[in-house]
Amino acid sequence: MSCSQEYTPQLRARGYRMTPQRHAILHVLCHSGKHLTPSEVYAKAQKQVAGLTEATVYRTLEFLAENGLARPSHVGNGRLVYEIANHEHHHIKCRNCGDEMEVEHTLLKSMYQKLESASGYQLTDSHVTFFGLCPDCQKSENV
Amino acid sequence: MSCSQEYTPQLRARGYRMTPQRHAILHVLCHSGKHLTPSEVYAKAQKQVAGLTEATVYRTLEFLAENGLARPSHVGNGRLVYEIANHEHHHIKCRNCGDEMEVEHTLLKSMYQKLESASGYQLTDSHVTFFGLCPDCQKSENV
DNA sequence: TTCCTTATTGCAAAAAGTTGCAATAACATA
DNA sequence: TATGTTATTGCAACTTTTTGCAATAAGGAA
Repeated sequence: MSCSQEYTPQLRARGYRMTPQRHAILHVLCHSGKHLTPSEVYAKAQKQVAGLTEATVYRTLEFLAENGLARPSHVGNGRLVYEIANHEHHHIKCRNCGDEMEVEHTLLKSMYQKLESASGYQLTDSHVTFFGLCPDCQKSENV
Repeated sequence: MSCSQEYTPQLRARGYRMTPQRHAILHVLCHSGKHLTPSEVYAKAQKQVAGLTEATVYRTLEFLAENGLARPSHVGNGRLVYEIANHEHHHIKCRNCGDEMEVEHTLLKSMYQKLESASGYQLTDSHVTFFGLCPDCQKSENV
């Protein structure tokens, strides 16, 4: 039923376990389709799992991120938000109004290659948040 | 004497003030030449300014970042670190061993242009931290 | 189904970061 | 140099995030 079910074998294969808590948290991420803060996740997931604690939410989100099931990204000043990791993309966020849009990975692909060959690093995590001014805010700045 | 002196006119021009606290914090950033956490900055700056509080350090770092004098970047899991903003660059960090290297902005330049024209956004902040595996850790993974 | 190993959780305390507000002190102006 | 405006600070309370540890429960093996 729930989209989170499909993740069970992925976790098991790596020696991890599927728990009601992880289940609920994955479910929340799946069905929101956008960035959520840890406390937003907590608020929603708590309804499904009695006794869920915030500490568990924090640990679970970090755990999911490490295992590639969730994508963390940095919004504003150092606060982490999470979303489900279903397709590869990035974000660009307006410093002024906070508006946010997705950026396709294809736009960054050749830069990634340049970066890898210049640094010798192999890029793993692929989510980046860029900051700038959205078209609307550019207009109002030019007054 | 101190490198932080030169920033005074920049602040004044925008209606801000140079204070002993800002002075000390800029000094610390200038002379460390690397990323520092807020508490590291606090520990060092406190020696120069009696009574400095951590709240002030947090506010000052954010203030300096907003005004382009300091560069915030995200390391590991959502913790913000700061460095002095003297030359435009990015970082690439190893997920495994934590090693970090600078990436020149020229490598990203054409991607930035593509991104701007595709999104309509005007990119302001330019610091990005990429994550990957450093050459050494790649070797040990391939065992 | 039962047992065992150990990954995972909840709890509680600690650490990290934020915020409102009154007091202070930069610094522009006279 | 003295004065007034207001940006900035310190304080203290608060929110957010992390951590150690003992109890719990997932799920492989018997």
